[in-house]
Amino acid sequence: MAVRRAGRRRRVRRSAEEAQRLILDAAEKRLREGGPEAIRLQEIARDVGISHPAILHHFASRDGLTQALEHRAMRRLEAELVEVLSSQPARGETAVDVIERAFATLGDAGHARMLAWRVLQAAPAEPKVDQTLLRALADLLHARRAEAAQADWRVSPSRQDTEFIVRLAAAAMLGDGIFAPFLDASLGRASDPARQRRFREWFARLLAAHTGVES
Amino acid sequence: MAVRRAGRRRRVRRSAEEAQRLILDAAEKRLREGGPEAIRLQEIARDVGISHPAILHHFASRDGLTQALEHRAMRRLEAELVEVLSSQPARGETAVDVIERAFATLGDAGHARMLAWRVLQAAPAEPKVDQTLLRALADLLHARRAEAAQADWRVSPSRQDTEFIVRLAAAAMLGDGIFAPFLDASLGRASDPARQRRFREWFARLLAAHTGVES
DNA sequence: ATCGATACTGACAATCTTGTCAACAGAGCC
DNA sequence: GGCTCTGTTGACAAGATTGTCAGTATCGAT
Repeated sequence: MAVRRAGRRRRVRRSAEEAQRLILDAAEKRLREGGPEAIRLQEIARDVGISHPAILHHFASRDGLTQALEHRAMRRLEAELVEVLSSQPARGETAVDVIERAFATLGDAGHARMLAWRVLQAAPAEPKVDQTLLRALADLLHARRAEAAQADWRVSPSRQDTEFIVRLAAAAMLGDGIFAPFLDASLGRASDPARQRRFREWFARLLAAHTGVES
Repeated sequence: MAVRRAGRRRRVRRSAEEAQRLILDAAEKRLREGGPEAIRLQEIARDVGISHPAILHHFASRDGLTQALEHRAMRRLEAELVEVLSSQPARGETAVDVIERAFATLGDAGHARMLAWRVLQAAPAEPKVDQTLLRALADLLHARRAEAAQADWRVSPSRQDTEFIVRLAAAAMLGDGIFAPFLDASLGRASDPARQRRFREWFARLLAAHTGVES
């Protein structure tokens, strides 16, 4: 055993990947809880147990860190949503189940909060988002609605109607993900998970009923 | 005309009320555009055309300023919503119109953004909001639904159903107020006001249909 | 074992932020 | 005109935050 001075710990040296993951995790926690300005290098460094220049070593600047963070968050969200929404036909799930799972994905785990920080920080007029996730989703849903309508000898719904359904679902899920505790409080209700689940079920049924794609 | 040195303007002295209003207006603009951390005394002072200690004179501290700001914003929002929602029976408006106006109130003018900043900054578990605005609204709606159901010999809807309608409306309106540009972009659509209006109409009709209070 | 690459650190610098304070000045009042 | 009240200011203090830099320590390769 080498001679070691009293208060001095052995320096740990992680792989670059591992270190970056730890830093991003800590930064993400702070971002969720306090917003972009709560991302302070010294505090994150303390959370991880390193010195703050180590963060700058891995991400070049504070801005580099926030960009990496945003990037990772968006990729994760998209991956989770795609996984949830594309796994439907395989199993014997109802459309209601799928809607509920999408709701849970957006509301839980702070995805809605992360997205809100991102959108709120940009000026109101510049979305600068190049994703077409909802468009793909609308295409899928529209095709299925047309099918279902034909099978039942009903008139095929308009494309606008389908897009508005998707938009409503997204707005409601994101809005609920952010404001759920606030809304429950304003309704004079405790914000327990059971109530949250009932609301999601109710909304999923409402949406499914209007959509006309029942099972 | 008194002797005046070159670059030195005559010092303006406003009433305390007026000065505070100007300061709050400037702070609110910054809050909308960049979030709570964009409220920087020196910049706000520059916007108004005063020195930053003047702000501290009126609001004691930065925190005092943000509290005053929050207070004013919440009072304004509540006043506007109450006005919009309570003026309905007088004129010959349909429920759809009322829903649309509520939608516009929450979505436009940055109310949704302001509320989001407020809610996002608090930790997820502590709403600490004592308002019961939505509860009052739910009471009103529930009574009207019961009436309408009785008139048509239908079963009276459950209280939970009414509360969920209110909650959905609020979540969707707030979510849309924040994410509208993002959602439109993700759907591959330009975010023009006409489309926004069509979406609101569509949602208002959907809600009215489910609610069962038609005109 | 030793050697190179690089993750990491401590100390320091530069900048920005809120907040304090003494003094200044405009408005109403006598 | 003079007086008081208070809105307002410039200078300064204290602290926090990002970023730089030279040097150290650890791991993998040979």
